[in-house]
Amino acid sequence: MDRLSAVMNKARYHHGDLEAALTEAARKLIERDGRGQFSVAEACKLAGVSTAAPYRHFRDKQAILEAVAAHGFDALAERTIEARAEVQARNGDYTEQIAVIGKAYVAYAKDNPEVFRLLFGSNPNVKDNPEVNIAGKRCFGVLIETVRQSLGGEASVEDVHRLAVPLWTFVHGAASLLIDKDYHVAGSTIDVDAMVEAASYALIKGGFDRIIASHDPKKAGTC
Amino acid sequence: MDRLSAVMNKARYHHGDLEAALTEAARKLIERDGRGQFSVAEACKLAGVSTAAPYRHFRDKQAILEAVAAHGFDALAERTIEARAEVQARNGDYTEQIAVIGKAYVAYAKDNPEVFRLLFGSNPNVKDNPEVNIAGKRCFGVLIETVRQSLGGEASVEDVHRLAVPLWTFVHGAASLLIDKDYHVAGSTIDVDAMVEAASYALIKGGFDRIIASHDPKKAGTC
DNA sequence: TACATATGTTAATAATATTAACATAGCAAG
DNA sequence: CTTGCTATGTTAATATTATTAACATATGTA
Repeated sequence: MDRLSAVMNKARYHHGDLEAALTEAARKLIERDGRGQFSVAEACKLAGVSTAAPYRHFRDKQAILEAVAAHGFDALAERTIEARAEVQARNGDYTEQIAVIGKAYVAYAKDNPEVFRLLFGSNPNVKDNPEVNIAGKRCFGVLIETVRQSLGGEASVEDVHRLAVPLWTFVHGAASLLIDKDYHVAGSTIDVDAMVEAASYALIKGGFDRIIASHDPKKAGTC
Repeated sequence: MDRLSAVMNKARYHHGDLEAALTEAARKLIERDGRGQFSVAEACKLAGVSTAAPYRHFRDKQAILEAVAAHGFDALAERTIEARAEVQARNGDYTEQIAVIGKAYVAYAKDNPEVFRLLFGSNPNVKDNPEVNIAGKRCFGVLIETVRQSLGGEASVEDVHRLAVPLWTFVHGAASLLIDKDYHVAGSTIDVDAMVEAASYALIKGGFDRIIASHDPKKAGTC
């Protein structure tokens, strides 16, 4: 019996690829019930194995969460890369690319709110795992790289960050609040995409970093 | 024996104010270990009572988290109100008030990262509790009110939100990323306070809402 | 003073994470 | 092929935990 049929046939003693199956089961359960409700036992039920089986593949429960997180960061990065590629394909400029990266980031959070929360969640932090940490940085790197290109070859690391960090900050705030209960404040519905796009353009169009440099709060007059 | 000595004397059968003691114990433990590690049993140990005692005051574990969250939202609101009041006391203008609200929000997150995460965390969401939800809205309300005043009496709800929501978005993003592991990207350290201040001024100084209205992404040229 | 109520305790139950001891499947070398 | 090594499962045992039930004791009020 070959590997494929081994994977397909649940009745077999060996699962085939339990590590992947458990990671996917965990992802589904976390997305359904939240990280706080996730139990190894339930993931085992979904994968059709005993509750001891996971420990052949994962150190402990936290390690399963880390696997889901690594997967999540990869998916998030992929979405931003794809979105950017589409804009590039139709010769969109860097500004447009940056805006679409932000919108893809927000879209990922909307589609996977609980995994998104896992990525930026509380102790024990999944980013304590070096692999997850690197995947997370790769995520931000997509934006960094695009900003670097938009500023031309001579831009310093500091200049790149001076623009990229506020962009990321805004987009991350939008994603976080969008999946929260209270973003739709009384009386008006918010078009998050439009807001992210507008913010991207506003930050890029130069107001922002110049303002940081030139603004002196001590000189502010009355309103 | 009066109530005060009853509260002080741990040996007494009745605790005095177990509800408050458990809420505070839970807050401490959550801040130390994160929401995911929090156990009712440990909070009981801290408060010096049996593991069944909490159920005289709280429906279940989730209800304890909700109490901590309500307390957290109150504390967050208080900090922004106090910060604003200080600026008002020295006749600071609305712009300055808005900036300082943002900085207080970020400072709260920095000082209480795990409680902050609890406030905006995953399912089961503490905001499913109406009381917590209201406390959360009151929090955002401080900013709303200040923005409303800054725009003068004739501003519509939509106008107020058009400015307040992006402000909140940026500040919330800054707070969230500040307590994450990766905000300090390689090579440069970020002055979050300066960034929040600059963003507040930039958004207020009018660029923002006008840009939302006038920007047409389809007309964007090459960079 | 005596009860009604609020608030604690101890003991039991069910779920869970994790480990130890045991079982089997797949594969590599003779 | 078959022998046995290693990887991967299973079952059974343990400790922790959330939660409830049954019981105990304060506390305030008629």
